[in-house]
Amino acid sequence: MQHEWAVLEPTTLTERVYDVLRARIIEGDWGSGNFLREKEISGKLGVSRTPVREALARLAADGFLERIPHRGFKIPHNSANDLLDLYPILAALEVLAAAEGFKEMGKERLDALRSINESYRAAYALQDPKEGVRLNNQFHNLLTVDCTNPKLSQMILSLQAEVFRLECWALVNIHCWDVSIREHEELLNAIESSDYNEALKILEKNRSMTVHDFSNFTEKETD
Amino acid sequence: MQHEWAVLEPTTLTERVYDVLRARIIEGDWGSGNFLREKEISGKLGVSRTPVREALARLAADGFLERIPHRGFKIPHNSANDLLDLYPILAALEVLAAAEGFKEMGKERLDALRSINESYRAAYALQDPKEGVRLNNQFHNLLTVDCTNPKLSQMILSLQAEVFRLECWALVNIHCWDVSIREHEELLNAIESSDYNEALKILEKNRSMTVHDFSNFTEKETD
DNA sequence: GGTGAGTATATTGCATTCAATGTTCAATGT
DNA sequence: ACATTGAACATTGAATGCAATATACTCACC
Repeated sequence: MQHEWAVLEPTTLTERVYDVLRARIIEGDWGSGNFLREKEISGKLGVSRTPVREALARLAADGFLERIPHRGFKIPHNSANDLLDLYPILAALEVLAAAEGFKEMGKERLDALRSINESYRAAYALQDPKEGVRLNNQFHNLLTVDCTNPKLSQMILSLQAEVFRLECWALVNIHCWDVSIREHEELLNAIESSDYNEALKILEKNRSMTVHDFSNFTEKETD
Repeated sequence: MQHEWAVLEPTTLTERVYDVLRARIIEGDWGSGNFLREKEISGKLGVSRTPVREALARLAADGFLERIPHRGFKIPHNSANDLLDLYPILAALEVLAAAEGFKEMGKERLDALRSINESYRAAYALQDPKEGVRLNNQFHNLLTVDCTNPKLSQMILSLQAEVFRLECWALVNIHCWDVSIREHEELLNAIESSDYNEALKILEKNRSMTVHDFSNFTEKETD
C-alpha cells in the first residue's frame, strides 16, 4: 500500500493571526476592557493591519472580543453573569450532543475520561486552580467530541472555549471541585452501566453546579 | 418625562453591506453552491472590495456562507440534513429561552401569537408555502423574543434566520402544516392555563415535527 | 477653579495597489 | 484521441495610503 498523503489545507495569514490571538485571549493575556490595537499587533507579528483586522473581526463574531465601531476591539468585560448565561446553554447542548454518543462509548474512552478526572482530583489536592479549570474543560470536551451533528459540535466547541476563558479569569470562584469530581465519576459509572437517562441528568447538573455563590462577585475594572 | 432618545449607533459601510447581503441570502437570491464574487458585489453596491470582504467574512462566521481559502465565499449546499441538524438545537434552545418567558406572558402577546397563527392557517388554506414559512418563523421568533439571556437570545436569532433560509429553499417539503398550526394553538392554550411543562413539551415537539419524510430528499446541484 | 470651544493626535474605516493563488484553455508530445 | 504542460486570465489575499471619526489636550472665557 502507498503512503497516506496528508492533504495540504490551503491557509492564509488571517487564519494564523486568528489562532495566535485566540489562544492569547483565552489564556487571559489581556485584561478585560483593554483594547487590542491593530497597529500594535500587526507590528509585533510583522504583518500588515489587514489580516489582523480580519482576525479581530472573526474573534468578535465568535464572542471573544467586543467590537465598538470606530473605537476598536476590546476584551469583553468579564462578569459572573456571562458565565451564568453560558452554563445553561452549554448544559442543554452538551446533553443533546452526548445523548447519542453515550451509547457507543467504548472502554478506552471511559478510561481516558477517568484518567482526566483523576488528574482533576490531583489538581484539586494541589490547589492548582488553572490546571483544574483546564482539566474540567478537557473532560467535557472529550465527552462531547464525537458528536455527529457538525453544527452542534462546532457550537459546543466555541462555547467551551468561551467558558474556559471566563473560568480562567474567575479562578478563585470555581470552588466545590470535590462535588464536580464526584459528579464526573457518577456520570462515567452511569454510562458504564448503560443508565443513559441518569447520565444525562448528572451531566446537566454538573454543568450548572458552579453557578452558586457567584452572586456577590463583581468585576475589577481595568479601563 | 422627557422624550426617549434613541442612541445613534455609529455605523459603518461594512455593517450596511452585511445587512443587505444577509437579507438577500436569506431570501434565496443566490442558488446554493454559487460563489459570491467580491468584485461584482462591490461594483453593484458602489463601494470598494474591503467592506464587502468584511461583510462576507462575517456572514461566513454566522453560517450563512461557506468560505474556501483562495477561492471565495459560496452559498452552502442546502440539504435536508442541515435542517435536521438545526432543529434539535433550536428546539433545545427555544425551550430554554421560553422556560422563563412563558410565566410572564401577558394577554396582548398571546393575542399577537394567535393572530400570527391565524395568518399561518390562512396561508395554509391558500397553499402559500413561502408565506407559511415566514409566519411560522415569526411565531417562534415572538415566542422567544423576551429572553433575558442575551447570549442565548443572540444564538436563537441567528439559528432561526438560518432555518428560515433553508425552509424557504425546501418549501415543498414543509408539509404537515395542519399539525404545526394545531400544536401552536395547544401551546398557547397551555401557556394561558399556566401549564408550563406541557407548553415546553409541545414546543420541543413542534420544532422537531417537520423532520419526518425528509429522508429521501436530495439536492439539485447548481454549480 | 471649572467649563467649553478648538486643535492636535491617535486609531479605525475604506480605497487602491500589488502579490499570490487557483482556474481555464490552447499547444505540445505521446 | 488523450494526457500533460504552461501560459493567460480571474479572483482572492495582503500591504499601503488616505479619509473619517473619536479622544486628549490646550487655552481662552466665565
